[in-house]
Amino acid sequence: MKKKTTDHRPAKERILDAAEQLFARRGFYGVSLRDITQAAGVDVALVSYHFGGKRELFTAVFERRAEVLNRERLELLEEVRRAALPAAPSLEAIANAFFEPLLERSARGGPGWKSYFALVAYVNNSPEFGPVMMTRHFDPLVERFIAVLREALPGCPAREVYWGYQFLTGALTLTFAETGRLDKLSGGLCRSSDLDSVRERLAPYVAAGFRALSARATAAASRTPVRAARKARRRS
Amino acid sequence: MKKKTTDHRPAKERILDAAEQLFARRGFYGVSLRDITQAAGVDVALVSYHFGGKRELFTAVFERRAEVLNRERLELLEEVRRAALPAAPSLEAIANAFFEPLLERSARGGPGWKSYFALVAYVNNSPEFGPVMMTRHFDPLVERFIAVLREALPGCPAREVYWGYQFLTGALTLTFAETGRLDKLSGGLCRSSDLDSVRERLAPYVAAGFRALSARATAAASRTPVRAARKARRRS
DNA sequence: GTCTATAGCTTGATAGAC
DNA sequence: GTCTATCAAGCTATAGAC
Repeated sequence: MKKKTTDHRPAKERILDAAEQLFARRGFYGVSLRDITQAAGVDVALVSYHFGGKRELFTAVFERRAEVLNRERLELLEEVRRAALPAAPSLEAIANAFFEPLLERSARGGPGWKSYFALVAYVNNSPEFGPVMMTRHFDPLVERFIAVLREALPGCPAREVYWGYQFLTGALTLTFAETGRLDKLSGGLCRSSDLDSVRERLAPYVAAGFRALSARATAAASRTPVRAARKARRRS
Repeated sequence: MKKKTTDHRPAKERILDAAEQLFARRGFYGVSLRDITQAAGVDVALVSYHFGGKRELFTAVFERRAEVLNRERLELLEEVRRAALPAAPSLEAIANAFFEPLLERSARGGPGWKSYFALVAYVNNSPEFGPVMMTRHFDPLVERFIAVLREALPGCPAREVYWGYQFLTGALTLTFAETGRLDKLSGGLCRSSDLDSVRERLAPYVAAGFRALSARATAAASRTPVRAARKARRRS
């Protein structure tokens, strides 16, 4: 059954859009190809024709927006870096470059982008898909951000920066999932969908977190003689 | 087909254990009742008999450990509160009470607990299950923690505390999901499963984040005349 | 490129013997 | 409480007409 409003965009894109929305809501296994093609108003067989199979469709959805997003984030990061020269940029500015493009797309990019971010939250938290797909599509970008974060945190051990990034990405993906739980919890005082609130708060939050990790590591090191510290570092 | 090692625990518990592990790995839809009962070494029909259906089994798995966990966390919170009287406890101590019982169970509670935390990460990030199940089973606890956090952050608007909690729970659930992505990203420098590292770092990180949010709100308020501030608060 | 038709499985659920 | 047997419905994938 076709959709009432005749959509003249190519079937391939209509499938991608419908799949994006449904995968974001119910995960890879919670959606059938029939659900997807029915929502897209196309025939089931077209998935095989255009993508090969369900799995390939899933990765195609994931890849589609990852490229453009990463390019934007990388450009913004380098811009922030250049603007701060010869000093390193502030942690706030770096964090901001990491998620401002996401906020922008989520707020004004249309509903497809909202679904996409919920999908990333799903993938990032999935033991099955997370390590493979996040690594493949986002690690080069993340490595670059971590390198710049380390410039902004002189003397801070790499390990601390990685842990700080882990906490950051958890906060980020849950926030972009916009599950609406915060709305219920706060009795309407906060809204998951209120991205301006996120924009104002996430950078200060994680920047302060990074500073605390850095300070903690420095304090721990000065409390311990050099040789013991090396050993402790290997242990933990 | 039964498991080789004859397990004499009741079938009901064996089903719960197997379901917990599989749901955590692949989500609600990624697992069939046949997968579960085969792993448990029992017959498929026993799921209907003991639980009613797949959905009811899912919520039974989620509920089983939530109760004991929340009791522990609440007791620890009140202990921390009493120890600090007449002052409010530190943000670090409050944050610690929030996740120390989780760390303890994850490290020494056996593999069932590890699966359980991955399952919570899945549910927390799911638009379908998150708002319903997290709200039902964890909100009373979270409300209590937020009340104590507010005592420790005098003058900080409630909204800031809710946002801080949102970032905290995102960082927490991703960390406990132990997807192994951090391991790959850091080239082995950090391990997702290294819970001692989490214990040392998460409290300072989120405590600093809360302080930054509080400071930001105070600064914003002092920059704005009272009437405009009220309006701005309503807007954002 | 798109559609019909269908093959070949797996799914959740249950009726009824023991 | 546990198991066998079975059901109707749903699934992915594909061969072949247009």
